Amino acid sequence: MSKTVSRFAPSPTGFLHIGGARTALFAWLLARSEGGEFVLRIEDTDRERSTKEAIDAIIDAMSWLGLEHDGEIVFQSKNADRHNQVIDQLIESGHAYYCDCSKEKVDAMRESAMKEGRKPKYDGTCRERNLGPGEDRVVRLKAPQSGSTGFRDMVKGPISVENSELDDMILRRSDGTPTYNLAVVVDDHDMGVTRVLRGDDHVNNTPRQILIYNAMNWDVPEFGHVPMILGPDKKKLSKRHGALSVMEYEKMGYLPEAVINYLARLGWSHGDQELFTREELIKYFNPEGLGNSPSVFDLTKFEWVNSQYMQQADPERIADLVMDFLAREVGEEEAAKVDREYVVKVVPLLQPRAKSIVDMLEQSRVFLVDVSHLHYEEKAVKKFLTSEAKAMLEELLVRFEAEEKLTHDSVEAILKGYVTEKGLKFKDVGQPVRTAVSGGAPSPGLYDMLPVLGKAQTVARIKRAIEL
RNA sequence: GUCCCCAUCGUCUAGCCCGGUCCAGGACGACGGCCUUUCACGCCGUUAACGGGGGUUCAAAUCCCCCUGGGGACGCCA
Repeated sequence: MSKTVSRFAPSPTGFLHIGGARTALFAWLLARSEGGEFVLRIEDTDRERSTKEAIDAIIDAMSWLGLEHDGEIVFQSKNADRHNQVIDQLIESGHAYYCDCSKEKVDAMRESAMKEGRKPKYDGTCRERNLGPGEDRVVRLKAPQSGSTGFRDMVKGPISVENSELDDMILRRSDGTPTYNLAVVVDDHDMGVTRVLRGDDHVNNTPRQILIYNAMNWDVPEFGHVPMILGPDKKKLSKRHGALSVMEYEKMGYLPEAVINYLARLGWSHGDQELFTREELIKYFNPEGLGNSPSVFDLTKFEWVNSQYMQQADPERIADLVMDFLAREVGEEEAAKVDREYVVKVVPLLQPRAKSIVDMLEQSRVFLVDVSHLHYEEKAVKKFLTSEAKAMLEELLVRFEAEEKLTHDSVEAILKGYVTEKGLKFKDVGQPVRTAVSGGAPSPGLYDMLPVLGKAQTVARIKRAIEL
């Protein structure tokens, strides 16, 4: 049994969207789970649509997700000579032939076949004409006309197509360039790819490609086709249909491991487990676990997955991300004024409440802002900062000021002590204090929050609240 | 039109290959409750599905056929 080599072969015509990322993830997992290699090939033979930006975007997205590839990136366009060499071999061995039928002629064939209810295909006019090379001539595969071509799909099981359904596909265009199906086969073979895991839309290409493998007498790799991802409306996710670049999720403040986890579970399962570490994914992944029906991308569930990772994450790392996002928003200079160590202390209080980094940055404002800029919500002020409440705050202020340093325990002692002393309910005291220090917005618990804010800021905020 | 693929709660899915243990399990969501100074987190509970019809069988979500519905492909695109 030779070593598993799987590949991801995107065409660089745009960003890497969530569907492509999932295909890449599964191919990567397939290789990693078997200790094999994962190679990346850029299918840039469409000179018109391929761009350098798209190539960079794909590479960036893969690296953000941590889908590292082995070896050098292969650019398909660089293999044109090799492709043509194979085509020549095919002609020599009688598996391919020149054809001078015009595009118009072939289109007409297809159209009339369609009308008659037959499969639209090239009729093989030039199969036996033994034409040589010439202006405007293409090279076609001399495909078998009877029998059938089948394969065992890693995810769908056995699939078979009558050869009469397939036509003599073009291998080399009239401008001398090789076509996709030919190039893919040659590259996969040359790169030693043993298992091809790709999108569902390639199922129909597979038998055609197998025909080329057969004609060259090459070993046919195993194929697997993963179903596509649907939007909330059950329509195929496409760029105009909400298929976002994976980097958009980065911008929205989601964690890469959450994207990986969610994508892995979209169409793949391992019993009832929902959350997987990267190591577990590698350990448990098996194409058998892949589902064979399309799935809907559910943002709500994805957010839940993300929040799980947000909670578990190392505060130091989250703090760095918050700082990054802050810098993106207000600029490096402004962001540099914020004390990172302070943010590190704030983060744990927000981890159970923030759905994303963006969300966390939003929620951390209460902590970052100075008293003078703290916004007090009118409703909360009216409800909780009554004159009696202010009188309580006056008394509590004295106690806080007397404290050398606010800690979880000292805050608790002061608040609880005050409550028992006055025979009040905690709520009667807690809410006014909370409003005083947070302005009324939802916030973490007082015992945690006040120590992080610090004595000076706490005192100042209470003073300001009393003045309102 | 022809060919290929698909079909379990609103969503992601387990179960299907090797029929009984499934009056179908888990997760997200929604709803209710507990915890509680607010908001979350967490915990507990409720809700909700085998697309339809025929078979086969003592027994079918599981096997077979048909229908319906969805998707994909049919390029000198990839």
